[in-house]
Amino acid sequence: MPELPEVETTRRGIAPHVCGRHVKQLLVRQRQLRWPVPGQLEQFLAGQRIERIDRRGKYLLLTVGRGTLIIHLGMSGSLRLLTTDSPPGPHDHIDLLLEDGCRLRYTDPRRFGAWLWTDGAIEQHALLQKLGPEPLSAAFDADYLYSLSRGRKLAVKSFIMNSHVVVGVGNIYANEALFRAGIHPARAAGRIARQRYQGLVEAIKSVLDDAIREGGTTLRDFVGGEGKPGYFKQRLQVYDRRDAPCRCCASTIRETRIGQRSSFFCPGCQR
DNA sequence: AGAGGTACCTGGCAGC
DNA sequence: TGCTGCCAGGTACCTC
Repeated sequence: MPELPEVETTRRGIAPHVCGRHVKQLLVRQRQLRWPVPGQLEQFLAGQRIERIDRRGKYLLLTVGRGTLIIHLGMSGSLRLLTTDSPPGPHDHIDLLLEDGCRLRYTDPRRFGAWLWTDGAIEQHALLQKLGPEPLSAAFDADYLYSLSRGRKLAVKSFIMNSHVVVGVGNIYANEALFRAGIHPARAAGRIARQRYQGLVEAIKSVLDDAIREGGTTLRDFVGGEGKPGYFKQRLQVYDRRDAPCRCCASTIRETRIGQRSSFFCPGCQR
């Protein structure tokens, strides 16, 4: 599912039902996710109080007394809160049972997601320590992107999708942000002027903000933390709109491959 | 160091 | 209808 807005929507959806509660039991039905679910995770979590749930990039961080549970939803994962017991489907790999009878159910058909554990400083974890700034933070600004991009020859779309540059910009929102900024996705990152990066930074922030406000983009199997779908799909200007007319200039939206990913752009609006 | 390709896994769908 | 091949929201890791 998940780009940053979907992960943030999930976090906000489940946080009120999870924070402050104690873990009754962790039920792992399938350990083979992107990495094997640690064999001792059940013991680590049993009886622990969930202090908080944070997000770093697309990672969800559930902090309990003795450490932090790191969850990534991969490409097809979702978390739902169940208030009644229902039989697990074939892709319902993990249930986190709470003392009040609720359960957090993790579903992931493609099993690209992850459930990991750390009892150290969270920012020092190997998966998190090299991540770039949060796109919605003040640290992510035009000066940062512009200076980091100098000399880089790769496509600007690949550049902004690199989590070491900035976290949380996946394929859908990279396409949408570049459209809003009027920048062609294949343009070399190092050959874009500072002022245009100003526009791109604003576009990334606004497209993510808008998507969070709409509850994420509904694509195939995304379901929000409380089981509600997102509505941002209706707002998409270029993604998945090949051969459709641009809503700004009526040019025909084109599709191309950049870094093995589907890329959509308007040849009239984007240079 | 940067750039590009590969791998993980399953489901859905277009095309034959 | 049924089979085959391709594609999909992510990202760590490998090679050149």
